[in-house]
Amino acid sequence: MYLWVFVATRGSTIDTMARLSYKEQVQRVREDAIVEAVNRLLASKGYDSMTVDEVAAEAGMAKASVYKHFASKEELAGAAMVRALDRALAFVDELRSHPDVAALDQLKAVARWAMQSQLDGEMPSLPSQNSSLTASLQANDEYMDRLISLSNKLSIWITQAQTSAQINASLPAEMILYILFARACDPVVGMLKASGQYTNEQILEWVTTSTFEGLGARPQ
Amino acid sequence: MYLWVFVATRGSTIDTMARLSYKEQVQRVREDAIVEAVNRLLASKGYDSMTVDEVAAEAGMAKASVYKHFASKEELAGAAMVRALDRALAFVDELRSHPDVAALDQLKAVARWAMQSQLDGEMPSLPSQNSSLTASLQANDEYMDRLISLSNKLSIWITQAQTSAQINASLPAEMILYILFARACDPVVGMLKASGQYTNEQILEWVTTSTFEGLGARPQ
DNA sequence: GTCTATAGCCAGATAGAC
DNA sequence: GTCTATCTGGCTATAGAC
Repeated sequence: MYLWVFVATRGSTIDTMARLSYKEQVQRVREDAIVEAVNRLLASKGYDSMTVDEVAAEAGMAKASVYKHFASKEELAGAAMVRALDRALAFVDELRSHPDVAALDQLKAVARWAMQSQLDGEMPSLPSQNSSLTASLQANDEYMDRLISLSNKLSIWITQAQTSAQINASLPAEMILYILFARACDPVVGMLKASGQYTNEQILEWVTTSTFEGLGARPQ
Repeated sequence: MYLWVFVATRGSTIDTMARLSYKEQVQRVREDAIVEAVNRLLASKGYDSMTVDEVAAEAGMAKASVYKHFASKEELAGAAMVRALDRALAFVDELRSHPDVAALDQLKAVARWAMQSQLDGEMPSLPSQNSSLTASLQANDEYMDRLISLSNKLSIWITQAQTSAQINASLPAEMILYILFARACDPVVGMLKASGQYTNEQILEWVTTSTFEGLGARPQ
């Protein structure tokens, strides 16, 4: 938007550019609408139940238009995951700008943020058992680069927390990472929310506690 | 099989019974084959990716024969879950015959058993987001009775463990129950197994530890 | 690029002979 | 009850007009 206004203040040769930029802007807005529709649908009903017809309806366009932007349903899922990973990376980078915070607390903040996203219906989750989809994602460089980048950044904190005895060092660091990813789409959050008895804040607090402190009572 | 041999030793009136019983036995064997095929397929590829054609092939019969025993794909899933719940109830009842064991240790044993089942490819899991399937299960009395029975039995231990300060009493008992069910199909188990670096025993130990003791290092 | 209309396919479910 | 063969509906993906 800002870019479009800037370019549009120029002359006639530039009119072509402005028109192009305008079209590009429209394209981008429509792609955003698609990806956000996919994100919501993945969060609410899951990949298999989501249809491209629903995506088109939710994004306010015809199905064929969706396919002009994305070649397949799997690419739609990939685009939504890329955007979700970007949100996660932005949050992590914000945390990294506060290097004084203990590594364990950074990890807790990430877990909390992920579960908050899930409560807000903004955390897409994909079936880990769909092999075709998994293969498509693993061939998606935009997706893999972000996934590896996020994993690396989290692994730094995990290693720090383990060497400083904030996190159980007898657990493999790889497993800590898996658990953090798994808790981001933990069905327990949804079940507690569905029960309707608890506030979001209670749910966040309890799930974070059970993840980092466990179910067992801690010795005083 | 044993019953068939017993009945078959009788006379001619009984021959009819024997023939009926034989047929009934055959029916039961075939239904068993179906349900176990569904169980394996649910554990390996999930409900949405599982096709009734695969079920029939795995059970060694034609698809139409599967539909003579079960009216729909959803009923197939229900039958597999009923059988899984029966296995869980049998294990829990065995544990209950040792009332001297602390409630917390009983719960740990159940969690460990569930994850062992998952490692063995015997723990079916269903998509919690498929509303049609959820509705079908909630209308399935055989399923609901067992689910409630299992929940009740686990809840007794949960309450005991909380009142005796073995489990964090500030967490809702309902949530402890949800976490136990969720860990039974925790994707972390499958990810660790897929990495190929760890033994089943290590995986069981680590996941149990992280569930009950948490990720954080415990004060010595 | 956007739309309407449709092709193509696959999977759940059934018909009908045996 | 079991089978082969088929129906049916819905979903991914595309053709073709504008």
